[in-house]
Amino acid sequence: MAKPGARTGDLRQIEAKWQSAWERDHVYVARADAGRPKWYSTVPYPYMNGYQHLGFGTSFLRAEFQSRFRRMLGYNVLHPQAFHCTGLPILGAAKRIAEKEPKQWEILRAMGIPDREVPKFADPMHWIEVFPAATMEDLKALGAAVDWTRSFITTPLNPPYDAFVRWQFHRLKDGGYVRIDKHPVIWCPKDQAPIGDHDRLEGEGETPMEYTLLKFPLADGRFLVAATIRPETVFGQTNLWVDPDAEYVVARVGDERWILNDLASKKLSEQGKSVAIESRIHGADLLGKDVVAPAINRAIPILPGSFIDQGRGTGIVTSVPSDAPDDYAALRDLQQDDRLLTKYDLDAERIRAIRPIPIIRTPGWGPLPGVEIVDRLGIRNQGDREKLEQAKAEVYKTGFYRGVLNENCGPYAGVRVEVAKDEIRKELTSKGQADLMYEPSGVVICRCMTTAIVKVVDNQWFLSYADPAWKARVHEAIASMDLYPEALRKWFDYVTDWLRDWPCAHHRGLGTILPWDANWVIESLSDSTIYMAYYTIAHALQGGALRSSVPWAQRLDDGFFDFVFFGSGSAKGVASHLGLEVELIEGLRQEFVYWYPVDLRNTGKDLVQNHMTFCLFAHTAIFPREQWPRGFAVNGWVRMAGRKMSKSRGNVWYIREAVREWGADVIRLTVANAGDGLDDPNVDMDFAESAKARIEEWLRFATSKHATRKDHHGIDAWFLSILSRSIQASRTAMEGMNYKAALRHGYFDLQASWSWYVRRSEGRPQVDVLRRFIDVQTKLLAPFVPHLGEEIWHRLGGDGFVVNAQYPESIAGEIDPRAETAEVLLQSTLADVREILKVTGIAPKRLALYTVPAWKVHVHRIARELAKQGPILMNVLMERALAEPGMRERAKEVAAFAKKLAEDLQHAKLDELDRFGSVDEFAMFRENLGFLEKELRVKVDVFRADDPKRWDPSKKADHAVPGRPAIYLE
RNA sequence: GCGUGGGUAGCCAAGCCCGGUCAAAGGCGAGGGACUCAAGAUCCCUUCCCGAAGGGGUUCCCAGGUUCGAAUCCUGGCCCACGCACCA
Repeated sequence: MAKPGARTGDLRQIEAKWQSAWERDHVYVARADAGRPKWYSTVPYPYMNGYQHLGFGTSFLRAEFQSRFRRMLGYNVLHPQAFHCTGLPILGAAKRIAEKEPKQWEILRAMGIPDREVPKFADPMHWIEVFPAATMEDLKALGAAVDWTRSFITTPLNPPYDAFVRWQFHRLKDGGYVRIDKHPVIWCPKDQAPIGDHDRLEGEGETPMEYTLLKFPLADGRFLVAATIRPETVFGQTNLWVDPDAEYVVARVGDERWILNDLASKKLSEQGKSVAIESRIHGADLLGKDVVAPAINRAIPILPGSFIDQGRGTGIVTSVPSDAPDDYAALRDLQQDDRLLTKYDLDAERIRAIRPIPIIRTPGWGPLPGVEIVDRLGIRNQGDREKLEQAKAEVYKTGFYRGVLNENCGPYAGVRVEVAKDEIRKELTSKGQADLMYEPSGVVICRCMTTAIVKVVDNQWFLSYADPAWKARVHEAIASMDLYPEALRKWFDYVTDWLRDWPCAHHRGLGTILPWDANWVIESLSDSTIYMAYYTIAHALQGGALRSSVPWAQRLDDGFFDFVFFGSGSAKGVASHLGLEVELIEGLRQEFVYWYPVDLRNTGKDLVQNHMTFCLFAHTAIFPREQWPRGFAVNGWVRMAGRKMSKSRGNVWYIREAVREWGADVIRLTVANAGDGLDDPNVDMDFAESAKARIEEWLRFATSKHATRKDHHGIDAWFLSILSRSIQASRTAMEGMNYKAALRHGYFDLQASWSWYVRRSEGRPQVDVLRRFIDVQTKLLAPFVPHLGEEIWHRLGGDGFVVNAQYPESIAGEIDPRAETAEVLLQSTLADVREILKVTGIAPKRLALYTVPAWKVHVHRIARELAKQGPILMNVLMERALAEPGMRERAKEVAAFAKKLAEDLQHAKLDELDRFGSVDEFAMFRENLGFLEKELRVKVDVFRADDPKRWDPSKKADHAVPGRPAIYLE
């Protein structure tokens, strides 16, 4: 059994060694330097409710690779990293630990927190102490090229950052980007608080949904109120449903008296209505009476329905049996139930006469989908809940997107359901026949076990992302950015249009107090949009600590930030206010001006539609155009061995585990190879295994002695040509953040070419070529495996650090198409011989190659010339070919060959045409006889096909054409 | 449903924008070989089907179309992943 520790042990020591060397020499600490071009990469700070896993690791590394690449291109590179503690999840999780909830306990244990430590996490502060430090450790162990002097945590625990967020919100408010309005939220009536996804026992992702309240006046002027999500079906109403066994209330709502259930009255009172209950009434007492249905303004009867969910809506339901399966089933039940009709003293004849009214045409459905689906699914009665739910979902979905109202829908005839729905609601509301009510889109249960309702809060602060003028500026920003991959552009444009106003403050959670309204805490996606600017000065404000204790930084005000970021106000004023030297303040201003804007911000695709787009909104609101972000990049969700990484699957892999198991360089290489673009990158353990072996082998290879030669062979030119091309391809891929492609060009393919080169050199590479190869390969790999690179670099006596070395450049003069063409010819000939051997199964004694005869070379050359000028005309080609001496004698052969050429070369590209004829095939094969004999283990002869003295027992020589010698095997 | 990205050999994946050099790179896996006392590592060969001469056949989700020529362009369809919000 191989002991993974044994060999990775070496790598681990190497990694630790160089990590401390980099730290000792402050290699990644970046300060403004007006004499050098800058590059500024960032990754959104991760949320500190646990150790970071490889998902964050991947997003981080994809930015870090770029930072390292830019560093090697000569840029002064800033790559900072902070830690996000704002918001609800830490509080929620801490509370759950305090309550000893097993699930939360298990999550911490799964991260490797020992049992005795877990209780400490009942205090939210403990999270904020443990995880930022741990994440920093993890990233350092991963070899992160980060300037840690600029790190910090968010929230008021870090006063200068808190001051920065207040400044940001003042600027947004001054710019008119903040407004206050009503807002429906999912709400726990017991806690008297909104319930975010993280605080729900059930119902993650459910949101407030608008119901239309339809008002049905009784003869006495009171209204029965029914809730529906299908106001467009009012034209098909036949009756009203009330549960005879339920209790309802009569409530004064505004100036009216409404009848609905008690729960609904409570909900409405949370939704901005004044509701006063006056009396109670049994459902049964309402039966048999008539009400006037809204929209159709017709009298319809109140009938008993037992299917009504009293927890949803008002407990009263309007009946549209044509399109609602529930209604049809209930109607059918009633029509067939004499006992019930008698019990409630209902007009049996009238009720039995009720027929569903067709109102919507939906492709694939008959005129009465409600009836149709009840029949199709074999629904027996209104108690058949499971099937009825299925039926509703099916009918509603197709009806909504495809349905069109038909001619008995008055002014809405011919209008699509999707559109009519809103128009009808608006019309009925304006006529006083309808109102609005919110319900959660699905059942939501609070952690306190209470079922949630929707509350309309009436003083919610919003960032007005819906503002068209603001959107337009964001579109401008998007248009001017570099996006990796390019497909992001469409996505960002779409999200920008789709965003509505964003509630930017809430009542709970960690965060900055809204500066003008102390009842609110700024919400965590809203405060984290321009903090990349904070990084540029963070080294001074933080004083090297995540929570600043720099005295003057505790007292920052808007004037300070106005000066540093806008250059407005006076440095002197700001300095004296803070008790500082003017130079310090001016220096900070210079840092900001130098580093901003961000050149690259990379993240997982989950942040596209919030953080990343918010970041653009905030920048366009606060900063001038020159300081808008220059580049965004996005990667997919990390998969482990082809499966999505998730806590429930138990295949979450933390950075610390990964590094412990494989070492940093292997993980880095595996992540780089996991895949580019928006597809989900796949972290492949098999690859990691072979990557480990490969880099160990590379270390060994690069640092050991080799048998070499001093003299130059033809193959040297070939390898140098390939080397230059690899460098070029690798650079291009790096620039486009296509790391998998970069590895392919700059590592795998290059290694394969080296193998071939060594084989062609009889195991003795040319000494300078070898040295060059090791140097280039080490540098091409350095962004991915910097520790290994550093080790090699130093063992070979390199100056400084390889991570600061110049990235290799291709040398145009070394690109040698002729050498490459010759090599292709040799390889393809070898492949041809092998194929013949494979197919025939013969064990050859002797191999003969016949290179193309002179006359074919001539004809080919003429054909190429003609092909460059346009379509090849056979008569012109023949005329010119036969003009050459000695051609007339073989006119027939020439004609056959010429005809074939005319076809073959017709569509060839220019550089392809030029490549032909650049190689003296005979000389090339002669030169490489030894190689061929060794490879094929057979005696090889090379003849010119037109050599009269050739050995050619089966007349193969005629088959030779340019780029393809004839082959004879005996 | 809308939006976005996809569907390529056993698996992962490149190619598609810019049609021909594509039976289609690379990696992994599998098989064979070299080296070795052996294991590992490394290197070489093979890996859609047929073939006793370098060839032929059938392929790039499906069905049509454009073209001398389609994995690539167009039309229609099927399928998959992610997102659809107040929150990280």
